[in-house]
Amino acid sequence: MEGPSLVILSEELKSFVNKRVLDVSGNSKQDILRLCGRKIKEIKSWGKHLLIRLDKFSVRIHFLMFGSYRINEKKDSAPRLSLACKDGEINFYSCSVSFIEEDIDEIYDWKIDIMSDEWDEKNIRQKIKKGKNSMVCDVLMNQNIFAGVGNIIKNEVLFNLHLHPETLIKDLSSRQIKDLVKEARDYSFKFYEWKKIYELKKHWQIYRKSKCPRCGFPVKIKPTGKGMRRSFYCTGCQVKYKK
DNA sequence: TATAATGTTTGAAC
DNA sequence: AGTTCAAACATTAT
Repeated sequence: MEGPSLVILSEELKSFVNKRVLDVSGNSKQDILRLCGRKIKEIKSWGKHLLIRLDKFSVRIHFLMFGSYRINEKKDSAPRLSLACKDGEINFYSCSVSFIEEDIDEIYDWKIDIMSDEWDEKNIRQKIKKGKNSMVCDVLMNQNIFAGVGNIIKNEVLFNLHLHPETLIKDLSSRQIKDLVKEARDYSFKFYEWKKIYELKKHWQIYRKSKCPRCGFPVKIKPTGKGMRRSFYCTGCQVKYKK
């Protein structure tokens, strides 16, 4: 689940804010019973984290690759964490649950969350320029730079910029780095809009495609970078730049 | 049915 | 001591 999906989830959970947790269950190994009786003060996301701030501490949910949730519904499988409030319940499945004792505003840097109002392009450009020998595919997936960007966004952004995923940062011009930061942000908001109307897959141009929509060349699939996450790229129009 | 995939943490090995 | 990397975790559509 990528950043924009977490923003959608936080919005779907708005009605739980200012509600008290009346019942807790789930197969999480954490001490989830401490949630019982606590009041939900705020629900927001940072990157791929869902953050539920309560009156005494916060809960962090990470969906990793397979996590899912249901609001006022249940799946057949056992929830990792289930929270019941007065007028509804939230069920989280196969996700990572952890507690945060500190004030989340102290430990999360909102300026690097791709969906945040505090997103700071200049700051991101500076961070990117520190890793001259990194590949652009790794930089986009780096949660300490582009918190919330996942493999779909990575592939689509690189396609839109005509960039080969293995291009090194030192081979990009300042202009290209500026465009990279801008496009990652812009595409994430398109992702958000499309996902809300269930049209996400419809707009994929390169991710899981076999033929380039721009030039008709075959799409190459290759695990790239240190992360070795799958890159889908056009063998014709996504070039490895040399400054 | 086997495979692959919107991801990260952990801890062993070097 | 710092880096690297495989393993673990876990689900479901194709």
